[in-house]
Amino acid sequence: MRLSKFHLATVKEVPADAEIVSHRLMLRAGMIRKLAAGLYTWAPLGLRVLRKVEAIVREEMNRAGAVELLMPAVQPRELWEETERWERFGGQLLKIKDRKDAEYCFGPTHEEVITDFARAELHSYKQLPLNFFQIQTKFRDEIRPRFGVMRAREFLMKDAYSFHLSADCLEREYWNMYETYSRIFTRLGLKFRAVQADAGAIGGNVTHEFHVLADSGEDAIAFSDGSEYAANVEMAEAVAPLQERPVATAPLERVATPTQKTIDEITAFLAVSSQACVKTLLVRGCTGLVALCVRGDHEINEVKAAKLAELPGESVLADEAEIIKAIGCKPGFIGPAGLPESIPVIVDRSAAALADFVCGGNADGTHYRGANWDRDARITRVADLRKVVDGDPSPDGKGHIRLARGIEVGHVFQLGTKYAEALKATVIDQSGKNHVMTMGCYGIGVSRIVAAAIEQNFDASGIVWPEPMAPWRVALCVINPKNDAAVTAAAESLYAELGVRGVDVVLDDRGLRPGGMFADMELIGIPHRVVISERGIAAGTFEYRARRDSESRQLSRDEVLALF
RNA sequence: CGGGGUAUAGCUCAGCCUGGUAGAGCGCUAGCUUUGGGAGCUAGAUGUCGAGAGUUCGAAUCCCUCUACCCCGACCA
Repeated sequence: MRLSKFHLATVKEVPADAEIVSHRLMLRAGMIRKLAAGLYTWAPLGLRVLRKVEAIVREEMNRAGAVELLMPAVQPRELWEETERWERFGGQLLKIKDRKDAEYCFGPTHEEVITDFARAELHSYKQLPLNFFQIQTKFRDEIRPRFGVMRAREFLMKDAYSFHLSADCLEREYWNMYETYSRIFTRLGLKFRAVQADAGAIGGNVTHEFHVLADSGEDAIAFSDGSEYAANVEMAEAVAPLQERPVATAPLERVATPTQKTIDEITAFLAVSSQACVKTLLVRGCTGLVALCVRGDHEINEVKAAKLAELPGESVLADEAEIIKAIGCKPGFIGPAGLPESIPVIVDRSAAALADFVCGGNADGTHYRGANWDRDARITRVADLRKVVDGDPSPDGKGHIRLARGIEVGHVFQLGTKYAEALKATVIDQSGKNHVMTMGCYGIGVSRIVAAAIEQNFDASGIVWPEPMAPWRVALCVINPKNDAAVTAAAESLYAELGVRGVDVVLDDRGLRPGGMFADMELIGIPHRVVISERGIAAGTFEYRARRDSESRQLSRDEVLALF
């Protein structure tokens, strides 16, 4: 490609509200332009990168045995009613009408369509297993689109859906996809982690998210420094402390804490550590309030709490009025000692291992010190309730938990029979009976990967692409071509030779001054730069510099060619 | 949906408080000079000041309504 025939549109300024690095750099490099909230045009430069990611994803999906197809982006309401998701999917579902007032949605995902396809196409167990995939534009009407293409409303996704006769077969394909995803992100040159994730309302046994590690990531992930264990923080198990609970030594003592409500205030006022306190929260249970206790230095994990049998599937804090009515004190003074019998007390493992602890006195302005389980406070049940913290022992017993931030770029999921059942997608099995197919689904956020890669690979000058997704691998910068025909000739010759060798090369023949040219090539992150100049030609050399290098080298033509 | 903010040249923004007829930088056009880290000089072109309705002799500026966009939060199979 000759840059003079391309539309490279770098800019110096960027709107003040473009906050994260990838968004700013994508705008500055001229990769994307915003059309409306959460809607972006992929300019030629951005599209080159997007296509490279897409190609690698496609290649690896094909290699893994998946079969590509392409489904409509627009889907009829009736299909979504069969799975009852027309209403349930919520506001993210963009609903549209055609000229006859028939209703459709712009597909946020394609379980319905693929299952409809499968029920029409697949009749015999002999056709299974099968994994269909597509790379296609999705639309989710996010409440708050932000961060450019990182969380856009319209985005490019690779989604795959597999069909099986048995859960065992699904499990095999699941791990096949897991391996495939690992290969994809490795090939893309990204630092990533596969983490155990929350299966959510769908159920299913195992689900993994693939996260690109970046400080700006929206998700928190926990991983072990001593093993392969990694999980979304929502899911990461907080194991019980190794030590048994010490025996009670202190008497229960009520102390006045007139205005001290928070753990910070209590620890300062009573000169105790937060690890020696028990924090009690009241949530709305299935039948009245439920008390959840964690250690003072820990926080409740709401996802874990929501799964408790005593809770209705979500954890909602009781409000002040409810608390006063039930216990007679304000939040801030609640404790497990002396709670009404009707309130179950569910205690986190770490909190349950405390003795002689400080907790709320269940009366305004008082706390207890020297409180002990069993003797002073009832434990209905011990459970894993808290968020893991950095340094916790790893749940697999090897190493310690470290926390990192990640950007979710992939998700593999064992769906089971939910959709196949709702849509009656069956095949005839070996015994001649109808058999509901078991499904898996596997998503990759193709457009999000582009932004995530930048979050992980940039410097003060701009983007530093991993080679496999760079818009071009090599840039040839021609300096003052008008002054010396030999410079142009050398550049053209090198450009032609690299082209013949199949190197993805771009010739910057725009005639810019050197500063502008270098700044552009660095901003758009081209991994390799070769400068062709009058003084180089005189010396018989080309100047080579990798994007990550701090200095350049003088190379002969052959040496340059040997690099690629 | 709750709270906060913004909308002015192609882009990024100032001007608004305190009403008097439109600005800067970048970009763009032309010319001259310059040519290894986003050049300099000269000359130019460019605006329904988001929309509508008010107050006023006069509105980018004040009031009201609407729309779009952004930030924080809640939400995120």
